Amino acid sequence: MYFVSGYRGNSALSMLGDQGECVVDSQPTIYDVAQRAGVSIATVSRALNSLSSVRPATRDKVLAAMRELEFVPNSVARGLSSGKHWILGLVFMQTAVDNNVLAVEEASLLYTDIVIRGAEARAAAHGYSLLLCGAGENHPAGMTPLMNLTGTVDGLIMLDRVLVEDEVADLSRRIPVVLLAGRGDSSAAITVRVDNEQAMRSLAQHFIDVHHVKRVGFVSGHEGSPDSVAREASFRTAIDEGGVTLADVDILKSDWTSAGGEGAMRGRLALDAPLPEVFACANDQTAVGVIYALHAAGLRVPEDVLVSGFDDITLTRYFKPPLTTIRQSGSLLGEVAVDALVATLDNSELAVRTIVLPTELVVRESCGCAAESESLTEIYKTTVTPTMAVS
Amino acid sequence: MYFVSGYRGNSALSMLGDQGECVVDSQPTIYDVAQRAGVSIATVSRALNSLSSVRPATRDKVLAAMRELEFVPNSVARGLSSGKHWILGLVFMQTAVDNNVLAVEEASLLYTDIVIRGAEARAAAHGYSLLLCGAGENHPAGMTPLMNLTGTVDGLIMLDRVLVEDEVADLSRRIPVVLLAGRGDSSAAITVRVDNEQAMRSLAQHFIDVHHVKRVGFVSGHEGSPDSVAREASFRTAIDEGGVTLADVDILKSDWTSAGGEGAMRGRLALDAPLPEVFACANDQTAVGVIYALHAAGLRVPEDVLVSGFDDITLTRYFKPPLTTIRQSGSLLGEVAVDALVATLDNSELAVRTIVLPTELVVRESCGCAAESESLTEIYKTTVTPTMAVS
DNA sequence: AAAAGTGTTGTAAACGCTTACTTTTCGAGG
DNA sequence: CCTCGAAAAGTAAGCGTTTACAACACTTTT
Repeated sequence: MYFVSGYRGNSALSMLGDQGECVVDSQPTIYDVAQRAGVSIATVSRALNSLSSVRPATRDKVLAAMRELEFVPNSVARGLSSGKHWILGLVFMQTAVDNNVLAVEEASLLYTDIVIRGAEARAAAHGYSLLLCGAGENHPAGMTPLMNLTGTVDGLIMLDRVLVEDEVADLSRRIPVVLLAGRGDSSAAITVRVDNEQAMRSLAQHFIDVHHVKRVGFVSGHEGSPDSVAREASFRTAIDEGGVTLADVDILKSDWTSAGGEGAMRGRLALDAPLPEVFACANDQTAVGVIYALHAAGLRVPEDVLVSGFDDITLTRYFKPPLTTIRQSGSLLGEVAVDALVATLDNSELAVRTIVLPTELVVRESCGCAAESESLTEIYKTTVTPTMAVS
Repeated sequence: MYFVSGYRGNSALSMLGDQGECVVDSQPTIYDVAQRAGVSIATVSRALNSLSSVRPATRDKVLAAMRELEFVPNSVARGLSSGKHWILGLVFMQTAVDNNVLAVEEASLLYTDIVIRGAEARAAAHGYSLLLCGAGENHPAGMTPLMNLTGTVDGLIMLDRVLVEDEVADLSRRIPVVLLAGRGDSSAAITVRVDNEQAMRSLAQHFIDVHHVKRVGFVSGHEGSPDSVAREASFRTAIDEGGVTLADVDILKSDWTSAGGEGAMRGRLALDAPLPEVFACANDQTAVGVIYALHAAGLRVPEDVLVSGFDDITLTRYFKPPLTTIRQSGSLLGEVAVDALVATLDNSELAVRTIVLPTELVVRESCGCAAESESLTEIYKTTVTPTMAVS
């Protein structure tokens, strides 16, 4: 039996006898547990972490005391002491429209959210929590809030074009950073993205080889978004190589949203220049808006114009016509990013700096291919294979 | 000029002269700043928080030192010391299908995510970050991980039926808790939800008064989900009062997803009992699946069967037929929850314990009403008024 | 039976900040 | 020029853990 020296204890709790409920908000600490179990705080800590040797009998005493006191270890104190927080940060773009936060209801929803969900699930599997941090266009993360997170999170995942290269470098000097769908490959951070090149190439080839198109169009995502830029560039390259026309007038600017796609197409239709035979859209939502505008103008898809999307979000499978698109797995993207980050945290060094995930062309009716009258409940069995190309 | 007693400093940094880059990972602390500025750490802290009186000249010295050292305050240490963390926790259900995490791509997506986005935006506005915590059905939050968050976050928002009443009470004894779309009104926590009763009543009345239906059906959300239960009950009540039939065979079980809705309707169609004139669905995704199944069976919407949804998610506005639905603002829900939580944190006491947000019937073609050929880009100007009914 | 392990447990010093309390500084009034 | 009081700055004690190091209690060895 030892006397606990330097006991500070929880005054209110210490005064509490064996009787009755305690409505005090201050929580018991390891000091309280130690006192109750008749051991030192070091032993309590060791029992808690089951690290080094604690005699079974002692451990049981401690565990019992913890249970009786409803002790919950303070994770912040643990974090301060150990430097490990078990929290990962995820920074994403929120393209607020007109300063109206309600605009989030559409803008870039789905894709980003799927990534977030995947990341959260994987983080949880590794024992981490996910801290969300939205970076508006108005205040592009500002650096300061991110820098402050530096002491809270163990690592950071950044979606899209949240920061410029220099800022990423600044940040990654403090904690590991993974760039997700970012602008090219940063020297300072690990990069995870999908294979936009291969995706757009297969799409272009499909249009050319199967549908024999001579003239194509493209509807972009949000200006400056790395994914949008990459998709447009890759599409153009593949189209050029195929000897097909992609005129400037047929490159429409949108913003990842259905409304944007609709607006862009309405604008294009107003031009009365002849339409291309197909519009490849930077994502599925945009394609939905584009088709809506075409329908509104009395044009049929795919009879008059072919349309394709990108992402293969679930809902558009239920559209008329079902959307031809590029399947990518947003959740896999999130999962891989977390895996990479956790690996860095563990090894402090990862073999690869860039991870490129595969995509898959999914042909449905909107490009004029035959209808498969599949039950969509079956679709869940097919998914992108998580095999990844590394470089 | 003072000598800093008890200086512990950052050894590596201290050794660093004025020259060159430093690749040491340990970051400067207020001790380093204090030394550099020739003041005590208390003064540094005061300058940092601009709380009490610091002479302008001194403040400038300190700020300059911070800048030179690229000092970033350690938020965890601040948290431990002050008890304030500037982090809010958000716990949500992730209905994983078949233990396959990829199933998140559809299940309950959108709605939950919109709430999350709204919460994040509002939290950021209040200066807080959002910590995400997914609770699977398999391990329903387990309590332990949530309890551990208790030391990290200042308050907790819980979506749906994440915990049972007792657990909520346990949790709220440690930190403030807000229940979002939860099961009834908890005595232990603040509750925020939408007015499902009013919503389903207005929907029922519309079907009865305008479309003169005699027999109706309902497609539920995930089993046990409070929102689904409330919607079904309210719909039944309103339907009963109107003297219209809601047969058991016309109450279909689904799970919030399009695939679920499709499957449920396929099952119903296989029964060859006569169909009701209308199916009210617990959310929009379900309605999309239901319509898909009806179409596949050669039935037309709304000519043969009327269908309605709930939520008014953006994409379904672009469907054929555009969906009649109940508009609720998920992001507003998230925002209000955060506001309530922050208010509790500030006042330590809030006037109301329950906040009920309004909904709005949005009539489109899927219930047989005339098509409005609106440009959907215009829709963004209309939103649910954030006036709230409190109780 | 003394010396040398081998486990267990205790002591106390971090971790980086806030803040109650104390001391010093500084300008005004006498 | 001195006194006094307010303002500014310093000292040190936490906040609740982890963990290096020390101390102790047994075995086992010689």
